[in-house]
Amino acid sequence: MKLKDYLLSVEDFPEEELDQILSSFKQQVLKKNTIVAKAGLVCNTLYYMEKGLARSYYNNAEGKDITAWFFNEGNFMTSMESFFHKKNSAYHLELLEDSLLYAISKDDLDQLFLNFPLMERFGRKLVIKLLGDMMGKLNAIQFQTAKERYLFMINEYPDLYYRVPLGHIASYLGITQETLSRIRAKN
Amino acid sequence: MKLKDYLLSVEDFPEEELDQILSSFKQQVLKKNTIVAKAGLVCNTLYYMEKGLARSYYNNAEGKDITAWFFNEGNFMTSMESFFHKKNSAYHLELLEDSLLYAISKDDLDQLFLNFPLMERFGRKLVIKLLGDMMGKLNAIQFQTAKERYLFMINEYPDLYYRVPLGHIASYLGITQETLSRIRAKN
DNA sequence: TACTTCCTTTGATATAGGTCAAAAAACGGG
DNA sequence: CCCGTTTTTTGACCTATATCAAAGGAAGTA
Repeated sequence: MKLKDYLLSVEDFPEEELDQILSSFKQQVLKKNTIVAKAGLVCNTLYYMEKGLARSYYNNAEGKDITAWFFNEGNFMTSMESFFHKKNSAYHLELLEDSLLYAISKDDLDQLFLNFPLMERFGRKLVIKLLGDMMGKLNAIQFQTAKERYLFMINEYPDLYYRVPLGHIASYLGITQETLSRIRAKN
Repeated sequence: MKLKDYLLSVEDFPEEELDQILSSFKQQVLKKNTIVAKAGLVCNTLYYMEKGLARSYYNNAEGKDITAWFFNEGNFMTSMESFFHKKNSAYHLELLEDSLLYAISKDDLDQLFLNFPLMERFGRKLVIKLLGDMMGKLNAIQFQTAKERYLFMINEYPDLYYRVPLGHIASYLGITQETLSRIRAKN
């Protein structure tokens, strides 16, 4: 979904306002494997992913690569804690496919919030959506078995399953790659 | 913290606006064990907890009582998914102590959002805070051992530990009461 | 103070999922 | 199309935590 359509699907922005908002975003065409945000630095950019796929990940105490979240077409992407609170990011953001992104800086976004009450409302609704996604995952992780989580995952992101390495999905689900492989073998 | 002070700590509301906002909240003095929202119904109320303690919980497939979240002094409480999306609540909200609450209906809150841009901003920031809390817990649950989660918990909510039954804390942490008891015994 | 109910601890045993290791399969650049 | 690299599968074994059961403590009420 195009950014313009996404915005309009949430709030009924007047034409002129919409144009101003859209012009604050900068188009970026980037290759697979590009790191668009680095752990340890403040992530000052919010991305809309029009096409492509990405993940946030970090290396845990034992040095293992842990995928925290996936971002696919039609979603906003950033390192949330870092972006919202100007803290150093705990995560890297890495493109898993060639992607088409629209980027806006935090300063420009705040400017939009100041100028357009509808944008402020859009922002609130967007965060509520993120909160819902987060709660869904929290629930899945906390109270379901590895197999149930796997089923939850392929239900939520059916295509994603074929687009990313198994290991990323496993760590996202909080299980090992071996366990995920075995679960899959039994279906 | 009083509701008024909380509001002012986030946004610099003008006096008159603040009064109008505050008058949309209704004070409620309620006893321990009161259920302020029932699973299966839409939760149309947002509560500010000035004093007291509560939890959200549900009964899982095996009929076990699972605590999903705690709400203590100086926090907003509701069944989020239900409140934001008018869906039936998956959770009960139960007071764990005699409490002093300030309640506002979703309709009244939406009215405040329409009337006061600063309130809209407050709403966005509040949701961002909730999102941060949620991510902290998700992280703890997903990648830490039972013991680490326990330590995370007593760090985040030191007093709470002495105010609620062990079983509630255990299910909140995604472990059994017995395991939590054993962890505690070894410290 | 005793009775009832609720809460916490302790013990014995079972199991889901982790770890380590190596083979097999799939992928990608030249 | 081939070779090195990455990804996935399979096997053997281990550990953290669950489950089941029962005893001990604490707390509220009459």
